[in-house]
Amino acid sequence: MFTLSEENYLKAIYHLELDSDKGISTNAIAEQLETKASSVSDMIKKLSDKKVVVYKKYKGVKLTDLGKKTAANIVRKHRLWEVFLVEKLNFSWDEVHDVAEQLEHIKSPKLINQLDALLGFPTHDPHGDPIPDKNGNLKTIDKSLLSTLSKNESGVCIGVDDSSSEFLRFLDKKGITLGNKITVLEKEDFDDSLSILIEGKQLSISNKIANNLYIKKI
Amino acid sequence: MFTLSEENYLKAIYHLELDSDKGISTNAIAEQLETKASSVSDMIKKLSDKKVVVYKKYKGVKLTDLGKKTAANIVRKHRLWEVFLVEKLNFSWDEVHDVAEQLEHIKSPKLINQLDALLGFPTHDPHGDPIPDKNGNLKTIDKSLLSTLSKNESGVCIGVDDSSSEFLRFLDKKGITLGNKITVLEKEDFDDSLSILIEGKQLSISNKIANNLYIKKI
DNA sequence: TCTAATTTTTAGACTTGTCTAAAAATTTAT
DNA sequence: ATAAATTTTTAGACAAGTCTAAAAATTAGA
Ligand SMILES: [Mn+2]
Ligand SMILES: [Mn+2]
Ligand SMILES: [Mn+2]
Ligand SMILES: [Mn+2]
Repeated sequence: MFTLSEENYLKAIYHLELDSDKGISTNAIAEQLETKASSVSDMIKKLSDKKVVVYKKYKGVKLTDLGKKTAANIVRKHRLWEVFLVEKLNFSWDEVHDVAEQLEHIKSPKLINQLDALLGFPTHDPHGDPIPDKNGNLKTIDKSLLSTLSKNESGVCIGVDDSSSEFLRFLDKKGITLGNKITVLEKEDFDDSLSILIEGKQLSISNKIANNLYIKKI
Repeated sequence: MFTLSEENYLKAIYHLELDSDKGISTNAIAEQLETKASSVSDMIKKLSDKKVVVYKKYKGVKLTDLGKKTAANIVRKHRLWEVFLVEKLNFSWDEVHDVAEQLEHIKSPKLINQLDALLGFPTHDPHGDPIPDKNGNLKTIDKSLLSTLSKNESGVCIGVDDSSSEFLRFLDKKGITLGNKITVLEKEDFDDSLSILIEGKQLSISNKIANNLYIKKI
């Protein structure tokens, strides 16, 4: 149905659309995929021919319903495989992404349904990102950045914005794990750094970290 | 390291070498991969450049040690994934091959080592074929075709020669499963058909079937 | 509005992998 | 040994995907 390359473009557009309701520009896609605008321009024609995007010239592309469903299914596979790697194969959360980038392109509906069942129908991947359902529906969860919490407010750590290996390993080193309860003890006006209470311990957190950690306010 | 296409050629040559100690001909490879001799000729140059085959002109190719190890690792991955699909995802043995053809190309040593462990370090795939170890060593097992058994001889069913979906489903329908003990009750000279005793039941088996079932004599 | 900066597309080239058709080399048969 | 049949290689073309460089369209600025 779709080539590996087409799937990667669809996924990129899908992710970009989550942050924008306007058409996705050629340049934005090129940046996301670390490729050139001319290559994107070529691919847009192919995707348009295949009815997965609509293109209004110089206004960017938008996914059609078919495009959205196709892209969501790739994201679904990516995240289910990440759960599998962590839960069944003892990968840590900073090791799974590159392997999932490969596994997401395996074509077998039965495989992914059975994997879903084996994993107990998980709703989120190891980084706290929601797993689209079979129909491509994504439930958006009510999340805030840790940096938006005020003094004495609390939340449960539910996800990361930056899911680079570097950031994830940094969180590991600090002992910050999804599910942990965090309370803001102090907020420095000077550099927006935080003093937080997490799992009974006190920690100092820079603004950069607080801007990349999602919490659910409680 | 190797492209998907290069990996498929290596695997094809590896399988062909198991049945022949001579160089593998261009035509034999073309037939195995359902492609054209000219394409094979092109690819042999690439593989030769990459030091995974040696080519003596008009004498066919042979895998180098590096080539053998690389090919065996692909076969190892293919067979481990087949075990996974059957043991963990409830696939039947006739459904696994095509998915394994895709999964065998996933690149992650950790993935395959952990999968091996999850599966309990299996030695054979669902069709009775041996799984190469981490160093690419394949233990050849002592197996005979059911058709070579004489009247009143017995064996345990340990593998299939033809592993097409059609044959595997036929075996399912007849109730023949790996591990079953088979005794030859009668052998017809006329058409070489067999009357066998399997799991307490009597069955009539054509020569075609008996020529595609491996047993271990007991 | 008219020019400048930016974005996007096109033109042309290159790589990988494939194919058909034809040429060349080898093997087999007489 | 020579011709015939077979195998293998080469030549040339094509599709997918990418790139650089240049042209065209759009948007922004004065
Ligand atoms: Mn990921
Ligand atoms: Mn991908
Ligand atoms: Mn197989
Ligand atoms: Mn393959």
